[in-house]
Amino acid sequence: MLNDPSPLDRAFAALSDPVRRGMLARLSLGPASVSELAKPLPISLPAVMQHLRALETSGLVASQKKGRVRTVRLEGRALSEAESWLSRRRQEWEARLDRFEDHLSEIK
Amino acid sequence: MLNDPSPLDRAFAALSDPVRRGMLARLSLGPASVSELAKPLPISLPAVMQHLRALETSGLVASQKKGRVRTVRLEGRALSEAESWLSRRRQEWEARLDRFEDHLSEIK
DNA sequence: AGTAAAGTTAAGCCTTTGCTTAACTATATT
DNA sequence: AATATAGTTAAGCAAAGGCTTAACTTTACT
Repeated sequence: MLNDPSPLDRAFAALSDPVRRGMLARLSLGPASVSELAKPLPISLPAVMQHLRALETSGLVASQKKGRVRTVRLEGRALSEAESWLSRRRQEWEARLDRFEDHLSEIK
Repeated sequence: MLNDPSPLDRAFAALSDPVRRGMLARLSLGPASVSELAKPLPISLPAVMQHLRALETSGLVASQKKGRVRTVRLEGRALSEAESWLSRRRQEWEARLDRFEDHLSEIK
């Protein structure tokens, strides 16, 4: 990922870490503070911050600070875009399989 | 990713690279040889091999060698599993939004 | 005012990733 | 048999990733 990764690059990279996927799973149930996200994790707070930054620069998550607590929420948009990429590839792949089966039945 | 990444970890990691996503896009249209995959890419063959290995150990792709040409094909299964993970998260997220809107209309 | 709570930043360390070139193996072609 | 084709392995390097501890800032509580 040498030169300026695209949003999709970042989103999939963010998704590749189980800690971050865990955070997303938590956030899919509703917003949470940084410490709420950190609580179940066996890593230091600064490590959590870094994961959070990965999620945020990928667009999968957004946050705002009020007083001393930062509230993080899931961003459905980026999630959908990653999903769509996969969905398109799967659809092309299935379409090709269908054509292949048609071909088989023709020569039968 | 210190300890033995899960298949899902590997799949998303594989998807995070635009070169590999390009290969998958090509393969979604049908199988291809290593050199066919390499042709449009501005990188060396060994580099392509490494990308291929990332795709293969993630389960997104499988290959077999016949004579001197290795034919690579997409594996729909791994693709679907990544897609499903995202889909579940999006569904939970949407369900929560719906409950939230219901709540709003109740107090109105 | 003094202390606790919630984040944040910086520095350093080790591993993993993505790439290269060079050298090599195994099939096809002529 | 000689040469070309298709892929593979190995070594090495620079950058990115994931973690830590230490030090600091900004609110909130007593």
